[in-house]
Amino acid sequence: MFSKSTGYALRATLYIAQKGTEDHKIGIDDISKAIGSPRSFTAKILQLLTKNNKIIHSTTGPHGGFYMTEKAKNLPVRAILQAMGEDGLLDRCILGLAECSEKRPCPMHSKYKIIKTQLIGLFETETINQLASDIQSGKVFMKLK
Amino acid sequence: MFSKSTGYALRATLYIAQKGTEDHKIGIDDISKAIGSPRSFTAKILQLLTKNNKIIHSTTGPHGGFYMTEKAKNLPVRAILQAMGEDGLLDRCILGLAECSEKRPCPMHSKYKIIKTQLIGLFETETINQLASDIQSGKVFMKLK
DNA sequence: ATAATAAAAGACAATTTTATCTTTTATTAT
DNA sequence: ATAATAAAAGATAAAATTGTCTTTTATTAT
Repeated sequence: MFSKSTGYALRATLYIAQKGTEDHKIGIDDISKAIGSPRSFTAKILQLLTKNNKIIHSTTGPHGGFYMTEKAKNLPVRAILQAMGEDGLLDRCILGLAECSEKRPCPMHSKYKIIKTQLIGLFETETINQLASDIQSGKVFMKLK
Repeated sequence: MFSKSTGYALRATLYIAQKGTEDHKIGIDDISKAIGSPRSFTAKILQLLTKNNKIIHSTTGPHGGFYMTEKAKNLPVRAILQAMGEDGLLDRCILGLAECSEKRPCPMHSKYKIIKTQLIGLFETETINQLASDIQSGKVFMKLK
């Protein structure tokens, strides 16, 4: 569905939301090991998330690393997609047509719309916080065995 | 959602299903112009669809071109995804986790599953024929204005 | 002030996807 | 048989995505 980059962004953000606080920041080594992603590449992605939409914060130097504010943790998961520039993917024509709309629908449009609406709703409703605490509760998982 | 290649495959197949019969085959120039895709690249994709899963047929020489058998037209749209090797995409973890399953679900798993099931159902239920005749009826569109 | 730490930034490389162009092969009509 | 037609096949290239490595900058603790 999404690119590898966005997958890393989603997982890294959820990990930071779980483990990182302003006085216990979390390093890129820890993050990339935990989510099984290439270290430097993940660093670049986190730079995007810190710069563009301020979803995560970071500081350099000793005891530096990444963390999230409580406010940011309450953002919908969709905010991560937006920061990664893949939010539009959710609303795109499934046949890949540029001109697909209510007025000029493709043959899949009306039936896919019902699904698409739920998909957007899901990413809009679920917050980063919610998913992170679901992981904490131990009922769902995000780490490699 | 899908790659550009798969988008071309879907659109080309629907176009062939509409316009192509065994005694009126349809050429790659016509197809690529109609669906707005790069000619030679589309040709490669159609070669896949003819070879791998026999979704479309082709002949060389004068009055040659692409067409579909009635049997093939009754295949679900999903068959095109399978031929393109992107069928698995429908069932993949939305966070990009390799190990995401009922036993070990990611935090999005249970809610996404409901949507995923509908998505697979849609591609499984809709036939190539159905979509092609919907286009013919003039209520839905696939060509560039 | 200085050394140590950790992210930011930059340069570069590998891989995958997408696209173009040319040559070959198969088929048809003359 | 020959010429014309159209897909198949092959070679190559451009672009985008993913990945690695090095240097720089900011911060902290000594």
